[in-house]
Amino acid sequence: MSDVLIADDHPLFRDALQRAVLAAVPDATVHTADSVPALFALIESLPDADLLLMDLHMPGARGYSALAHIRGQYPGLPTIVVSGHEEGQIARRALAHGASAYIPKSAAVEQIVEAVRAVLDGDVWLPHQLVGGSLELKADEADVAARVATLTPQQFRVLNMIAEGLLNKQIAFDLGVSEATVKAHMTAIMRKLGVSNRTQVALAASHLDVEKEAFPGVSQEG
Amino acid sequence: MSDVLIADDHPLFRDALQRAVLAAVPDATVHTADSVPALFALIESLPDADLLLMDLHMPGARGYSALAHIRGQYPGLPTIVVSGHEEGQIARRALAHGASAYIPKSAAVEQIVEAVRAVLDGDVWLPHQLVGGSLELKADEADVAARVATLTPQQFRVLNMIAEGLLNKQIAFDLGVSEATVKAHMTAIMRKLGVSNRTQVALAASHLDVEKEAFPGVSQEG
DNA sequence: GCTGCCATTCGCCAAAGGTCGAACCTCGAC
DNA sequence: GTCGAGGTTCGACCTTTGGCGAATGGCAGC
Repeated sequence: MSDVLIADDHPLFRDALQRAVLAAVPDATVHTADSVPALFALIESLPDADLLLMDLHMPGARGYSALAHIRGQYPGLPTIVVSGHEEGQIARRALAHGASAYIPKSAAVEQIVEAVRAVLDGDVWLPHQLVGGSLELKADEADVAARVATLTPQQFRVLNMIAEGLLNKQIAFDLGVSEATVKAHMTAIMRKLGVSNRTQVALAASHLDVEKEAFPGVSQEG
Repeated sequence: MSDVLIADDHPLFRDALQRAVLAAVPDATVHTADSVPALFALIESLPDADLLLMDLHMPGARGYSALAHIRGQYPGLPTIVVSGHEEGQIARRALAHGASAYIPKSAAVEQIVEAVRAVLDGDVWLPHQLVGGSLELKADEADVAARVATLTPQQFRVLNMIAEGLLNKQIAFDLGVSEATVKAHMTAIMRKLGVSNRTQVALAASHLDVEKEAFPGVSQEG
């Protein structure tokens, strides 16, 4: 029996992925999450899961940071990245960040089945139309990814909230801890990333984004 | 007689561009700058210049922010963007940000001559191999660019230093003003960009980068 | 059980960031 | 010339941030 984790914030697509996984592995047990925090809770409750399919764009983390972190914390968990982007560049970056396969959301069920079986057999899989090209990351990006992988789960949550431009006070409220605690995590994050202030943390995190989002979520009447 | 401005931080390439411009317009007066601050000083001293050729990657501003700002401050100055990138995506983004032409650094002198003459005639020019594709920017990016265009010169300098992760104290020293002044500029920048803290300013600025640089310049021994 | 390690938590204090009000200057409009 | 708008500058004051030391609790190894 196989435990398969699916993380996507789009319910319809989550169901479609689930059906595709069951078509590939009829006796699989599928667990789903709709956000990065939920995904991490899921992984912790099922540390011996056999496969993870995750979207690159979910509440709680944009881009490759969640992937980098998972690869660092759970190197034994094969991961298939699912994304709405068709570009081969993004697919190859996902593989360079440690994913075992990349599936564009336009893929047919047969392709997903093929990918799931390949990864469960220990192979790496790419859709035919995206094969080819270099697998190398810029030294910069690989460096950031390696450092993000060393963050603890709580530090990682804080990192993503910093990357949304939130204040320590807001982060503390969301996490249900005191502001002092968030500051302690900040200090640890800055040490691990090798930078010296919050702005540089945010910039480093932004380098792992797939695409740049214009404005951080600000709920004010400017 | 035509005044032509050339901004590039690579001396050899700056000279090559100068020769190409003179080949295209023999009676042109060429003025050069090797950084964004020098370029702005140049523009201010020659407000009626006829043409600007600028690199996208220079000390003082990475990416499209300098272009966006110049287009906002001096809409009458035709601008040719020069860059080491070959991707059509970057060329089209440059045009979408208001450039009149895009020249990859691999271009032949004849192509540069052709581009310069076309732009001086009021045309838009792209190398043949890059023609085609969409000219639209993501709404996000266009929004940030429009806001950056409203910044005053000094505010723009401060913005770029924030995007490098510098402290107010360091910015104040570099600009030769007091820390209080930098803070006042910060307040104005945040208002114009519609955000509420320094981290969000840095993130907004990073969306105008051509490529993401991993770590801000930190001079510390971690 | 005991020990050491580390993630998480927190209070306190110093440093950096951000707002407000105001002065000075330039430049274009009247 | 006079006026007003806006860019640049600054000091005073409050808020946010970041470092340090320390307590707690889980967990692996002895």
